[in-house]
Amino acid sequence: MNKKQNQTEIRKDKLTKLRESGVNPYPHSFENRIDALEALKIKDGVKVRVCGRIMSRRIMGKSSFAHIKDVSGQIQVFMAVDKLGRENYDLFRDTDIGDFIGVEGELFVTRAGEKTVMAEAFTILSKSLRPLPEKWHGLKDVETRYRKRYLDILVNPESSKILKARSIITAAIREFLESRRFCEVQTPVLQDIAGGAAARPFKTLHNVYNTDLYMRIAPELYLKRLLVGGWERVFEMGTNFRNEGLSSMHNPEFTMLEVYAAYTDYNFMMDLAEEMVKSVAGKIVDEGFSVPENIMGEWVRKDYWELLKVHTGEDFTPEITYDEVKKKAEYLKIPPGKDSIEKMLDRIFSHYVEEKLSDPTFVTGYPSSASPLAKQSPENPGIAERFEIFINGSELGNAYSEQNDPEIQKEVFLKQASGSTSPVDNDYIEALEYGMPPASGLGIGVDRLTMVLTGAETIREVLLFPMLKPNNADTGE
RNA sequence: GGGCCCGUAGCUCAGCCGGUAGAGCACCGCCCUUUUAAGGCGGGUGUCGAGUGUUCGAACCACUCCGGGCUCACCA
Repeated sequence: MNKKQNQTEIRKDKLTKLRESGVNPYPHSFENRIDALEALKIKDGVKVRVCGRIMSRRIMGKSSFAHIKDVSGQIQVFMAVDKLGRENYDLFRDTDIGDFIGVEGELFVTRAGEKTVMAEAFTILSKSLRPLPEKWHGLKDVETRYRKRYLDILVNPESSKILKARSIITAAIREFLESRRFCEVQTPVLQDIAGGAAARPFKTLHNVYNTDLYMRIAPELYLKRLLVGGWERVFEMGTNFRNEGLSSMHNPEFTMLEVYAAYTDYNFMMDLAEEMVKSVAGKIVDEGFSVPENIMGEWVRKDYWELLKVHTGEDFTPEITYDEVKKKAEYLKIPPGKDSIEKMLDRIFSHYVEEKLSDPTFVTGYPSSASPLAKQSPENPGIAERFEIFINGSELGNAYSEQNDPEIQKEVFLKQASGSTSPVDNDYIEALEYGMPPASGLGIGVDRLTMVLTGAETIREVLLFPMLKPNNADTGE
């Protein structure tokens, strides 16, 4: 074995040697195994079959210890030449950290007090060709953790824990909504008009139809078509795509939950959202996670204009004029540019108010002009029947009494279209003309909900494979 | 897109007022039958992110590029 070999080359040589000696380094299965956690609960002297990935090895001449890891945890195995025989023991000595093995033998407790499997037989289940990150410091390099998430979840328990919490959260959301008779659906991701939100879409091409298509920016307009069709309670949890910048709060593809309920208004959705998040948080706690305590407390309701007033010290009312807002924006050091009145208000709100909303808060009283798909308040047409949910200073959800008046909706769409390149979804207007029952709808950012419940500081920590720039120059070869 | 910071061995990191690189773990060889960050003896295995320039000489200085982080801007 020459000195210049790197670790992968050495492992590949071992693989070749295994094959030459008739050992299959990649067998098809390992039956009748129990997991490590289960094995640790069984009493001494009982024979068990366990399997997993070798995480550490301590070779001591004619006997050796190793820890193997499976989904449940780790268990120690003991390999001794007089139990295994010379040939098998040598085979074990040639294994590497990272290899998957299966072990059969009786349980015993070592001198140091650790329950251990005394191997009578062992099998290589999958040969590993690359060295794993270090056991003690783990894998810290952020870029590698995201690009090679499999290594991150293998060696960093905290990462694995947060991402597993996400699975519990999505399961809990489904359970909650199904228990209230909501029906889960899938609507198109590829759309010819990307509607339901204001964001730049990803564009793609369908070959056979030879037509441009867009990745959805929201499922909203399709879900409301289902209400037209008579389905009263629907929800969809799936990926939306927005062709915009990345930040600790934004990933170009993200998971959105949208819920619609016929014959209800946004007050219903306020209660539903609070109950749902608390229920999901409860599930997480049941699984051994801790969640911020303010989640379980009373969720407060606050008025948009009142919040602006309190946090800027300036007087804001729904009747405020464009010129007045512009003046205040300049005074508050928010450059107004060419923004519309609602855009300026939104920027002031984002800058001065959002970060202050740390306890769960329903913000109501949004201007109608900023809420094109929401119904107006009967008392004040300038105000939409809409709320947003803020927790820990970030926007978690958005809901409203859905606009179902086809003529008003069309007018709003036409007005929007005149100021941008976004086309009017006439097919949706037509659907509304057939009649959509009064309804409320709710959108919750599942990634952000996971962040809130797990305490993750960036959205990348709750995404298995967050978007990074393709790195073709260095693929690790 | 702007500003600041970062990229050195498989992993975690030192080295950076210029003299072709070092530690721990991992790995390789030898010893070792209850270890557990096993231990003992011996061994650095490297395109110092890439390229160009300055220089007798560059991991180190300059410029460009690639990738990442934070932040501002943008963002329903």
